[in-house]
Amino acid sequence: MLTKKAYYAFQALTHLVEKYNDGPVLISEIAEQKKIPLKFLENILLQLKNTGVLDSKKGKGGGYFLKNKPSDTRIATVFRMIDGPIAMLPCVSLYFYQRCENCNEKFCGLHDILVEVRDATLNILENRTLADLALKDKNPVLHLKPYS
Amino acid sequence: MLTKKAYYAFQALTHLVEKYNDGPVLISEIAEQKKIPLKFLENILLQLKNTGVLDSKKGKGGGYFLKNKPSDTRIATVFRMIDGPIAMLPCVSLYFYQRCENCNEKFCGLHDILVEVRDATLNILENRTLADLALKDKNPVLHLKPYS
DNA sequence: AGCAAGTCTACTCATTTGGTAGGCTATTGT
DNA sequence: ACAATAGCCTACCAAATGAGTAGACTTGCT
Repeated sequence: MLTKKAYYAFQALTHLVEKYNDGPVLISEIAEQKKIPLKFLENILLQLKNTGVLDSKKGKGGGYFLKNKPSDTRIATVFRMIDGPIAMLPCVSLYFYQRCENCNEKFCGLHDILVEVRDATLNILENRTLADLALKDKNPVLHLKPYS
Repeated sequence: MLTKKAYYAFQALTHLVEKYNDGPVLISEIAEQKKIPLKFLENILLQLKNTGVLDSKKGKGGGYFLKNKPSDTRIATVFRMIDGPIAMLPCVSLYFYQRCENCNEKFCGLHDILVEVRDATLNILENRTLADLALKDKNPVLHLKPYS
């Protein structure tokens, strides 16, 4: 499960993608729009800045904005920054690998299964970007008369 | 990430798969073999019994054993029993669904992405069973002479 | 100068995780 | 019958994590 922090991060990023090219956006605006506790959001945005996803401007007219084009930041990257490993066990993680103490990977059926899960997951998360978060009409309204 | 509880559960199940047909296995044997704290393992096995994966026998000659054939219990099932939802957000969970409060699924890019992840993950976890946990030689030794 | 932003440090509180302790109950061998 | 065996059950506990909050500080703009 995603933490709330990561969930908020993605919501905030969604907002920033939608406002991309509109200049810096206030923390307070995002907090209000997305109903995220302001001070908590501060932490999150700061963390996203420190890891290179966002940039900010202080003073009047300041705020947060995406450092790069939306399509240049992978979902997987944000994920790892906020929640850490994507894999289900350290012994199958690419970025946070740690050897199992009690089991030999060579003979561990669970390891195999979780590697498959990891690869399937990464195949998605590494190939989607912030651009994919933005609002899009998935159910185009078909301007039909209601029956009867 | 899996909890330790789930990890222990899978280790214990692996042992029980390997001893399938050998009759009941003592908790203490599993605990020792897999280096799992005994009392913690008790809880775990009991939970697996109460949810229908394992069965047990008391008294001398007793112990735990698989209730069904290894190939009849899906990995996904065990997963859900111990750690709960497999999906990354409640709003994309099949078994633990809960609506998002702040976002409209119809217009949420994140939702789409996480549905994909869920499907890819389940495709694996629902199609692997306890039988896949068991020890198998993945790197067959090629009886070659060491060079020189 | 003075205001408007973000930045930083440090707390707090609730929940979950990862256990432990100890007695109770059912089964079985003698 | 009864002791030994082995799982069952209730309760507790400590550390870590998650989810925030408070408040002072810095920087940039006008």
